[in-house]
Formats: sequence, C-alpha cells, structure tokens
Amino acid sequence: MAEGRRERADAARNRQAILRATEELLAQYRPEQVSMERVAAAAGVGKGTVFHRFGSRLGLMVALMQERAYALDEAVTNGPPPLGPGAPPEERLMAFLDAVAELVGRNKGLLAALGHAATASRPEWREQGAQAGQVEDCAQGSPDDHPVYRFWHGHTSTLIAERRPELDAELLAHILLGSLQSEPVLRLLERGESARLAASLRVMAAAMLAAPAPS
Amino acid sequence: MAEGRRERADAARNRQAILRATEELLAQYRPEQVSMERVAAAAGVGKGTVFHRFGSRLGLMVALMQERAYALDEAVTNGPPPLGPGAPPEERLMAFLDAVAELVGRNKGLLAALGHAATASRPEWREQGAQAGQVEDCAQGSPDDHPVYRFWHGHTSTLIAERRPELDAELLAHILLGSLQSEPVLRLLERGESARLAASLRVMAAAMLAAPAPS
DNA sequence: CGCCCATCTTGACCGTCGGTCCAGTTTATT
DNA sequence: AATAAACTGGACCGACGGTCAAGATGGGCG
Repeated sequence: MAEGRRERADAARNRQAILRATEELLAQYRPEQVSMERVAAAAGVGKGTVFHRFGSRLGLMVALMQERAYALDEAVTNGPPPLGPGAPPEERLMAFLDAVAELVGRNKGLLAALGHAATASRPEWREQGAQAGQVEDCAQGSPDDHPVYRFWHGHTSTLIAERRPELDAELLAHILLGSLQSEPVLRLLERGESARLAASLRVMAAAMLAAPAPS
Repeated sequence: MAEGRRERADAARNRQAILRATEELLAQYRPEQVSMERVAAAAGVGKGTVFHRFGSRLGLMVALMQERAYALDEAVTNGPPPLGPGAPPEERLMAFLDAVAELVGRNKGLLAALGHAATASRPEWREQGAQAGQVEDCAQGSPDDHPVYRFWHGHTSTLIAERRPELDAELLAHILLGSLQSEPVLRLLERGESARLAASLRVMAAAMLAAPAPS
C-alpha cells in the first residue's frame, strides 16, 4: 500500500470508496453478479479507475480479503495465547481454526468471490496458452495463492508439523483449509452455521494430532 | 440418458463426439481455455448442437464426470469388498478414499472445469437475482451438487456415521471431499502426486474414526 | 500565489464468453 | 413416399473483464 511514492489524496479516497462498495455489494448479491462495472458504479467512479487501482478483479478481491484478515494475522503473530505464540501447538491450532471459521463465516461472499476471480482468465494469455498446452503454470507463483491463504496455510502447517513431524503437514493443512472454499461448506456458512463448521474442524484437527499411529 | 424417447442415431453419434472432444481438450488445455465454441469446433458440430445436447457448460461437464465416475459408483454399490458392501466401515472408507483420489488424479482438468462451470452465471438469473438480493438459492437443489458429488458425499457420510454416530458425519464428509476441489490440491494432482493425497486423506479419516474422545 | 507535470480519471472500445433462436436438414415411422 | 418429430448450425445477443488515450486534478516548488 505504501511502496515507493505516496498515494494522492483523491486516489486514496477512491480506493476506500471502491473497497467499501465492493463489500456492500458482496454482502447483498452473489459474487458472480458483482461485476467490476457494478462496483465502479456503486463507488461512484469510472470503471477504469477500479482497474487502475487494483489491476484486476482478483486484485480487488485479494485487497479486500487482506484488509479483512489483517486483525487475525496480527493476533496470531503478536497477540496473546492461545491464538498468539506461547500456547501448546494443539491449543493454538484449535483457537486458530475457530477464528478462521468465524472470519470466513462473516465473509462468505468474499471467499466465494475470491474463488470465482481466481478462475477467471486473462485475455492476453489465451494465445500462448493455446500453444503451450498442458497445465504448467505460467509464473512460478500460483494464481489464487493470495497472501492471506499463504499465511493461513503456513501457520496451520507449522503447528501440525510441530506436534506431528512425521505427517505430511503441508498437505494436511491444505486439506483442512481447502474445505473453506468448497461450495457445500460455503452454503453452510450462508445459513449461519459457522459454529458448526468450527466444531467439525476441531474434531478433525484434534483427531489428527492425537494418537501417533492408531493402526 | 435413456428417459422417455430414444435418442436418434445421429444425435447419439454427436453426443459421443462432443464428449470425446471435451475430454481431449480438457487433457490439453486449462479449463477456462476450453470454451463451448472450441468444444463444438473440435467435435465437428455447431455450437447450438452442444447446447441442445447438454443444456449448458455445467451440463456438459457433469455428463462427462458421470461417465468417468460410473465404474467407481458401480464398484462401491455392487462390487466386492473392501470397496463394495461387506467390509467394516473404516476399511471401506479407506478403500473409497484411495479410489476417489486416484479417479480425481486422472481427471484433474475435469474437476477444475466443474468448479469453473458451477461458478458461471446464467444470464436469465441476473435480473431476479439483482432484485431478491442475498444469497438464497434459486431452486432448492444447489448448482454444483451434481449427482457424482452427491453420491460420493452420501457414501462417505454414511460410512462415518456408521462408525461414529455422535459426529457430524454430513459436514465431515464435506470437509474431506471438499478438499478435492481446492486449488492447491488440484495443483498437487497436476504434478502427479495423487498417491500422496490418498495417503493424507487416509490419515485424516483414520484419525477421525479412531478414538471416541481424545480429550 | 500560480505554474506545471506526474498522477489520476474516464468511458468508449475490444475480443470473448455462455447462451438463444429458428430456418433448414435429417431421421424414423407408417 | 410422405410426414411429423428430432436434430443441426451459425448468426446473434447481452454482459463480462480488461485496455487505452485523452482530458482533469492535485500538490510541491519557485
């Protein structure tokens, strides 16, 4: 947000207007109904401005998500236990899963929009993609691996590895967190049952961290 | 496929051509590069024919998915243990997760395309959706709750409930299976590591079915 | 205060998409 | 062979994400 030169005052005002308009629309309509034009109109700016500020639909959604997730990131990094450092891994994991479930529950629309945006194609890529074929990634960074998910995954994965180093913590963390993006779970969240989700997440995580080898 | 009247011979031929073209394209290009026009062209038919046969992009993908998943469904319902009926729940679950991971590994492109298609909006809905606001589902059936997923979820959920009736089997099954649709996992599959996925899925499931109350 | 240029804004424009439509063709039945 | 139903294809539609060049604006500096 503050790299290189400062942002002009009107630009900053518009950035806020766009962000606020986006979250309002996302709270009211399904993500695929929230087009960039609509966002622009709701924010009272031109479409070009939105793209100038955020680069793309994905950029907009990621920016909004980062804003929403900032408090949790802070609490995990510098806050008091059990969320912050100090508590034993399993307690931190439980607290974190609870917090994530709650955060996601308050931002279902945004989550869905992120998934939707990550899917979208860039017109310029069509040609070369058609040539190269196969699924190899263009850049080494993956499209929807936005910073928020990266942080969540890193944290979860670290906690798992701390307690059960013999497991595939990386992948298990993906499985645990990946469920947050799945349609059926999102639908559950829309019915307000984020507590139910948190409970089941805890069950899975607790069982996973429990006995070293049940067989 | 065979409800009401029979399908005309040329229609059946075209249906096959479209299905085959779709899977070929899906194996070669990223799902968002596989447009309906391209499918039609590759199949040697008009675009209208594709829509007449399958209704929509989602319809096409679901049809293809059903075809691919048929063998597994059969094995689970009527096959020999441990996949089919007869073995204890945990063994059936493990076998099923292995089979699903392998199936998904062989069809990553299709899975991704399904997710992509489920997201797409129907033009007719735009208006009413904009009025009604909020996220309430249009029909009671959910968009991407295609029969294949429904079956997988039902099976998984039943097996969990059989062994651990006190748990929220429904939701746990969604979490387990939902991971198959998540971007990071799909990327793993693209690198051919479906065995690694299966292993971690087993770990999670086994831990979950193990001790009644670890606390 | 007023100048000036980097920064910002704008909306017409582009190519593509999923989906519709119907005039014309093909198939199966009698 | 005739006919009704099923099927076909591609022009067409509205909307989308994204681009761009020309004009407006803000703010640091003389």
